[in-house]
Amino acid sequence: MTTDAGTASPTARMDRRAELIAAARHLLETEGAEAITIRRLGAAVGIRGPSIYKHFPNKAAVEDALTIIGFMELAGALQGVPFTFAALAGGYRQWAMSHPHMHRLLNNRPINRSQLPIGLEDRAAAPLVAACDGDRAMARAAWATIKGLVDLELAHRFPPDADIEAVYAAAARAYASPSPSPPT
Amino acid sequence: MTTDAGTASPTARMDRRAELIAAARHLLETEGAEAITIRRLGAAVGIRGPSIYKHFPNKAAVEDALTIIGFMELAGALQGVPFTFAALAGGYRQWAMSHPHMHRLLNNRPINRSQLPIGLEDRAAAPLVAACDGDRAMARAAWATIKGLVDLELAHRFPPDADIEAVYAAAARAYASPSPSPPT
DNA sequence: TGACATAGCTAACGACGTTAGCTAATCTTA
DNA sequence: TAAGATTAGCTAACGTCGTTAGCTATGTCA
Repeated sequence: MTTDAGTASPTARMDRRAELIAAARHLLETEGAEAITIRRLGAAVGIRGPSIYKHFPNKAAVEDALTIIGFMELAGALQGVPFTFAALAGGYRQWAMSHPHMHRLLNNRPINRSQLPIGLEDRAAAPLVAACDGDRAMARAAWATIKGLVDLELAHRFPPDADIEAVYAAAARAYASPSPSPPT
Repeated sequence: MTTDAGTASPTARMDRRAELIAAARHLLETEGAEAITIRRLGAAVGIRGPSIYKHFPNKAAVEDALTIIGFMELAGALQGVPFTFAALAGGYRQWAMSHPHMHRLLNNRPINRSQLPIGLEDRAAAPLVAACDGDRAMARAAWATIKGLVDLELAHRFPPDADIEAVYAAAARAYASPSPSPPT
């Protein structure tokens, strides 16, 4: 045997798991999601690729773990931001721009809702709902706008001469004074 | 030799190219982008995988060709739609929902701007710019919103109980009466 | 002490994109 | 018409990917 083996207390088990997630995260942030391969992941923590399957059922499970971390960090980054569309959009944008690969992981992959910590989704949505005076539909539209803006910027889809600050300002204007919701 | 070979007039060359693109398109629409593999693509037109490299430099080139078709069809689908946010968003949504895989191909891939037919991008943007009274920044924000809405719906990211129609209505409200642009 | 669980390992499978090199058919040219 | 050049197929192979099977050594526990 090369290193320690055997039963490996739950603690050790968690250590290796955490170590693998940390390694995956490093690969993601520095080289993007494509750099996360089973063999490279193993090499990063000093084991062979197939041994990873002792800790995760498959590669998607590793990415799911990363996804949860990403969502929680994103939520953390938005704590303390004023409940305004402009402020929330700016905060989200800032976080996404400093973690572009993580943002893509969070958004370009089918989400595994069942294993997200319960309440995480609501907690993430709360500030926008507050900014929209409790109008959940409006909050979801605003969410789509912010996500769309960041997606387009990250994918370099705005024309090279576009004034992106002005686009964010325009969005803020739109959401600052929407027509009042019609009576239902 | 199995079939015809030799010089193969430019016409025949184009035929095979078009045939391959059509096959790729069929695979995309019926099974998604992952179903487009070199070997399956070849099999679909009766040749072996590697022969595809006589017609395309690599797989990305096939996808690029599909992308161009997708953009043009999307532009076509929006022709005749009134220049309103609500109408344009509805038209875009309708098209995306009937071509979900194509929509993902258009949006989840780095775009190869250099080989898009020139003007296509502007032509696609024109209706939204008109709907926003010529305010290009506002038009781009609206674009981000529509794309974000469709992305979220296609990825099943709205909570299962969300009223998506209401979300579109809210977005339309936001863009229907934005605050006037501040004087510059 | 012996049974069991576990975390490593190697070897291998099938699928992927891609390259190298061959062959046969056609077009062009002398 | 004969020779040469182009071309569109082909097979075989490479390296990488995720994943599985099966072995082995270690540690815990009755």
